[in-house]
Amino acid sequence: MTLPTAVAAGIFRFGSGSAVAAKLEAFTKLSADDRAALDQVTRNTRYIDPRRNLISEGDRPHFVHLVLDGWAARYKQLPDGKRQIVSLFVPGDFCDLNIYILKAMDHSIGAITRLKVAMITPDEMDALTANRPRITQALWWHELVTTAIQREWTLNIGQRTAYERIAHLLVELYKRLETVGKAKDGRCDFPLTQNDLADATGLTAVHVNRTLQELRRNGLIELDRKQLKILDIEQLIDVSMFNPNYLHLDHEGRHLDANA
Amino acid sequence: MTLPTAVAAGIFRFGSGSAVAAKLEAFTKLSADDRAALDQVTRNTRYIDPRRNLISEGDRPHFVHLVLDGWAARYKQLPDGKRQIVSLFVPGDFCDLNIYILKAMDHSIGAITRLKVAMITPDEMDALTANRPRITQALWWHELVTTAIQREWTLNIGQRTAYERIAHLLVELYKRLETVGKAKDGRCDFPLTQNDLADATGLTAVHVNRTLQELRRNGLIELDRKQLKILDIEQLIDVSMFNPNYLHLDHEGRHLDANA
DNA sequence: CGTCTGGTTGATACGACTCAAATTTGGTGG
DNA sequence: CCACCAAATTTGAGTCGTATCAACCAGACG
Repeated sequence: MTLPTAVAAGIFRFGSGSAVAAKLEAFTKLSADDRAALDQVTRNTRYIDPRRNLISEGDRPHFVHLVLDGWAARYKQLPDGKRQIVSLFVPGDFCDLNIYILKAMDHSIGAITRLKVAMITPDEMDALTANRPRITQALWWHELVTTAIQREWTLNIGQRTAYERIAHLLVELYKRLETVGKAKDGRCDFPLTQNDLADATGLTAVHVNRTLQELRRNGLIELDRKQLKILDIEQLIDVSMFNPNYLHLDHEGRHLDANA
Repeated sequence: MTLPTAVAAGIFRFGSGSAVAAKLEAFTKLSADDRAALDQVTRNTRYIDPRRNLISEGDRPHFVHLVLDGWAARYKQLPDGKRQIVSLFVPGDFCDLNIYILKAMDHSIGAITRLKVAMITPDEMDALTANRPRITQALWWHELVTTAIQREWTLNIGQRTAYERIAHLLVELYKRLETVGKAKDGRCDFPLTQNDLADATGLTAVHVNRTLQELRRNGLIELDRKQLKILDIEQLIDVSMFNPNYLHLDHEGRHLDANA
């Protein structure tokens, strides 16, 4: 069994299922009924071992996947062997709403840690959204945020230096984990290897290593045994030119209060 | 008047409005009624001069925009002045379906050429999709393809060399223009400056210049006066490791033939 | 205890950047 | 139609950030 102990015994243990609701509630309040419908849809679950694919390039997608626990990476590979992680999934993230419209996956999704995902059929998605405008809107918001993150990654890799780039990624992940209750007081599980980090930032593992050392030396972070501690978030935000606007956590739509 | 003559008098002149239908029909057949509904929605148009913003970061989005004619760029800017073009829009492209869900734009959209866009209100979008499952699906497909392109750009900038990167962009744009009838026989309008190209690929203008020269020297392209001619598409695809799968032009969904 | 994966270090190479200036192109106005 | 100007392209020389290659080390697992 190759389950990474550090993460399995990580400092954050929450009930699964709550992450999705927490994430969507960053956009809009949900009613008890909405939450029940969400729970309903996370019945059919599956576990994936670390470093195994949840779905592979070329596969025909049949389900929408929802990450209930663990981390996953969306990646693309080039014929010459180069690999780019184009997005990361943490608990509460859907992997491509409506993906089943497409004939074949243009990328793969692999597990970073041991992964618990819900498999949702198109029919279930329909049932989830039918007559639930709040959920529908929240899922749209989720989709828009996901692509906004993708754009920010393009900017990150295209324009920032290695140091800024890694700093930016750390801040983003910390913020995202925070909104689903998986990070607090500057600390979170951080299961990515330096190799993963390299593939996600378009750098080499060697350079990631040196850059992390620089971040440590400058007193910005501690990172050891898959545990990240952010020591100076202000400065990390500053040097990485992190602008949270693309996460759209401004709680717009909260006027749609379910209990009003 | 700063309208670039080369492009205004470009070799491709088609009726506007047809580009959208052409694009969506890459996914599914549309009925006469579907087309009429699309036309209906492109009534409210606006022209934007080159180098002016259609919408700016921080603005609250009120409309979905649809490019009827000309090219536009979605870009993000860093406090230190660096700029990244994160996507390009050509005729037939929607700029963010459902964007009005969000409170503020996290990026800007600027005109490359003189631009003709349709401004579509949320109500009109609803009217367009209500009881039109084919259109609804086609719009979803459009959205999925747009984010697939965004992922490919992340890969492009993260893993490919300058030479491969520019080659890849040229092929992508050529293919996209081709599906909306704006490119043929290896030729198309190509209004991007080397500076734009630099901002889109994460390179400097000087290096783009030298790389373009290399592509010309190797007999792959001609590029002059905003006119691109691809001399050897095979080799261009090969060196850039271009895999068309992410454009999802495999015509899946054509079984939903409107005239069946 | 040996193996393996992930992390660390050092030396060297190169792709892309920077800065600066020249040249060409397209548009403007006399 | 020509002179002028700004924008875009091109060229050259020198530098730097990141890659490459090759060991070596540490902790976790079996």
